[in-house]
Amino acid sequence: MPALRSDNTVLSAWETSMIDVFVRAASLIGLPRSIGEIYGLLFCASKALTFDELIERLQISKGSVSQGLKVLRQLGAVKLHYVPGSRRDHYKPELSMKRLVHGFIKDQFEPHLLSGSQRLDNIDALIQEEGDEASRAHALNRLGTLRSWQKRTRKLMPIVMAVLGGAKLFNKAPTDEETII
Amino acid sequence: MPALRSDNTVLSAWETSMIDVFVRAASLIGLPRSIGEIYGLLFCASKALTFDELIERLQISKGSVSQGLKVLRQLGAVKLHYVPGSRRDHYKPELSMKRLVHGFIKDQFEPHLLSGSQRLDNIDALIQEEGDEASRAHALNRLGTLRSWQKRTRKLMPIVMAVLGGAKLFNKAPTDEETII
DNA sequence: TACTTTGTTCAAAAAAGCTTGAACAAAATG
DNA sequence: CATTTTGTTCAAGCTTTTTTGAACAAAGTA
Repeated sequence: MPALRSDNTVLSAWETSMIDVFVRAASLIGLPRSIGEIYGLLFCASKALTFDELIERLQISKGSVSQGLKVLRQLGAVKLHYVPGSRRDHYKPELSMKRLVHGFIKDQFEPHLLSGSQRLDNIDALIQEEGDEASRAHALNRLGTLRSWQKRTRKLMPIVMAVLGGAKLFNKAPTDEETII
Repeated sequence: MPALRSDNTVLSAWETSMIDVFVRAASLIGLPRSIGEIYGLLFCASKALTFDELIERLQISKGSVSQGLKVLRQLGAVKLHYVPGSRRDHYKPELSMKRLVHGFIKDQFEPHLLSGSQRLDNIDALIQEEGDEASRAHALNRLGTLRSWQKRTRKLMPIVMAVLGGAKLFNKAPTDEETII
């Protein structure tokens, strides 16, 4: 029974522009357009939206919405919101930047870093098979560089999270102490 | 006059694996495979390599190497290395993580952040055209969230650079002071 | 100047990634 | 239990991005 109600199928100008911002942001971090659109519309909305509302207002397919929401749930970028009296899933956006970044790092970044460690160990083994002593030394040197990059990246993550969490950092005169936080 | 010399066209096992690491890293930050391969091979090499050597050893086309090197130069990820007595360009990889990250942020990240600011101002204007007072309030609220995200991202960049530069950070008891670094 | 070397450009082909929608599964409803 | 509602899956089609290589430009050589 479709009642009279403002036209859901049309996005207002500011919504379109704001969604555009998220589409660009998504593309920047390697996520498809449709995911940017979905998160963007949820971000604009003043209430939780359903699967159908996303399809209708964004004019994209069921499949895209289903897969998009799946990824966004995995990232912790959207949350299911229970609505009494409705069988449908209702979605709200995660609005905490800290949680958004955390989800992204955990899901898309750390796995690569982790598998990276094993890969470097493999390379270490392969270098041992190198016949020439000088080449081996050079290869080990480069591997060391790679390991130091990995280590610094790992150190960076908690600092980023701390800053996003509102921690206040101070630069002090250098000491012998290791980096803290 | 091709003299006798170890077969340039074959990559050793450790080189292949190390290049693979860079191909994955490139893909992670949205750069094409060929760029990962080129930087990877330069990273493995113990001397500056020429255009031709890259084509020969990676078995990729002239076009890919030319365009790949162009992007890598733009990012500051490779440097031209003058070799007396040779007309060819010789390339060496940038090995400083700080400079690599800096180049990437300046080239790929900041432009988006910048254009982002203007976009948000546009959205602000569009919201003023919204008829309903309550909707307008909500829209402005969300826009505020977006602006706060942008601001925090900007603050983060110098901190990241400082950490990669080897700065030692300390977490102190909170004060009223603003974030420093 | 004619020729060679070195590298760039760009249109077309190939590859990769995204979207679609029909078929399917799961669960509530009557 | 049959039907409806709600959402997922996945092969096929479409779009975008990447790679290729032939044509071109620039600059050195003879």
